[in-house]
Amino acid sequence: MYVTIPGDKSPIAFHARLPKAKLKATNSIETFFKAGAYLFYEGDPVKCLYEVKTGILRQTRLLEDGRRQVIAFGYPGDIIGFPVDGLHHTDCDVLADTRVQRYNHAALENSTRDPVLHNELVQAALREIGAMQDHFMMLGRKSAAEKVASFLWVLSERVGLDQGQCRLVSLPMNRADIADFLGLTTETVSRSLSQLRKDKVIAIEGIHNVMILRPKALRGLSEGLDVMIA
Amino acid sequence: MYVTIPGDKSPIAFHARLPKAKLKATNSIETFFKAGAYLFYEGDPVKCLYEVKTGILRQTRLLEDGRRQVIAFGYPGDIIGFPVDGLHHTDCDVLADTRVQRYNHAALENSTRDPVLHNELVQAALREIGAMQDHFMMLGRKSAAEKVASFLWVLSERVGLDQGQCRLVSLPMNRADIADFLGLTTETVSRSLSQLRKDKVIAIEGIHNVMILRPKALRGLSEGLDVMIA
DNA sequence: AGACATCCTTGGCACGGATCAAAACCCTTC
DNA sequence: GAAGGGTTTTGATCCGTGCCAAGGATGTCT
Repeated sequence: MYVTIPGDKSPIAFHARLPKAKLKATNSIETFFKAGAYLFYEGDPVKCLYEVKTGILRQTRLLEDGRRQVIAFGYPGDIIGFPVDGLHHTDCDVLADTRVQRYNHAALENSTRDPVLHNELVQAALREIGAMQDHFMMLGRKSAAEKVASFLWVLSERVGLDQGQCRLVSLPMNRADIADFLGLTTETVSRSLSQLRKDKVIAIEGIHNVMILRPKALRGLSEGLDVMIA
Repeated sequence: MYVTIPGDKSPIAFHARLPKAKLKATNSIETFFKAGAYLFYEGDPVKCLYEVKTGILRQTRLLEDGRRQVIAFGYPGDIIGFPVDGLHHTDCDVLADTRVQRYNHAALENSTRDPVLHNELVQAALREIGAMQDHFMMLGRKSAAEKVASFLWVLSERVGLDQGQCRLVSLPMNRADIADFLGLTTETVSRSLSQLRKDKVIAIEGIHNVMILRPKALRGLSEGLDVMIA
């Protein structure tokens, strides 16, 4: 899951997702991972791709000096583990107990075995590229407040639960994860959330749950329209 | 071309490139574009992919309020124009007169016509994903000085000309392009370059040419090792 | 060659977000 | 239920980068 730009031209584009039409189970196995487990590390040879069924994954890259970037969160529907020259290019571990469908990487590299699955995986990779391009804009050009608002907005659209006019969003990752995803510090993430709470745009219900009180205002803030908090 | 992280684990990975082995010319046409011309706009249906042969392209995305992100520069060897749901997802115009090889998009979407070309394009898309993941780290976690140093370093490795111990790099794009690529302002780019000049790491020879005087120092600065300027 | 527009550089200042520090809160374990 | 460690929040301060403005350099057109 990346943070993308709302708008007509570029509708909320999620992390590379497969269509709901079920794929043949050929070459695929369902597997469970407990929170904290690692699916793969940077540099590992890619043996399979993973479609998240339930739960949440986290993909990260590290700099030698300790700086970290959370590349993406893997939500249900996301495809994780595209190879770069046959190798994994990020670490990937489990934030919340996860069930994944595994697809043999050969389905991506080799189009003859299962052309339908191959095509779906290629399309997923292309959508991934598009979503990442949007995320560039977010990392490079948005303020801290816009980043946090965008993050909540995308999550609420994707996995929020309807509560009448409001939407409930679960944040299973900790503040440091959000910060490393958005290119901020934990303090700034915390302050941005507090500000949204003071402006009555959200209510924070325990650390890991946020109620979106005014979705339109949140969406406006995600695009820099500070007017929306009025 | 993206700015990637140097290091053993992740060697300089360029924008999605095709291997040097020549592809069949099936479905492909070579075309010329003059500086300033547009190859496509965001939202256009994708008719073909472009492999840059000579020259330089620029891919951009715009926010409604005018903020701009340069997604990537297209240098020789790069593949540009991957479709997202069949549509272009960025604008693309020409910075310096460019010759491109066009590949029918069907070669990417349909694996049966020309399996070899199809496979090369898929691999290029996967390398693109990897390079973009590195670029995330750069946008989200590096300082202005590190960004500019990283940018020069990648360019010098990719298209720099050997001059004994030094390397000459051409910067055909203007400062605003560099700024929008790195998530900075033109002033900050200019100041960072001036600082590198004062530290005798580079020499600026006209606006569009930079001589890398101390490549190792530049590489160190790109990773945040300020010690290297000594 | 001269005039003009555009781009680049530099300076001064302001502000957003990082950093450092401490208090409040949460969760686990005994 | 109390103790402890980790996480989150809040506060104070600092610094890097953005913003505004002016001057200089570069390129283009007549």
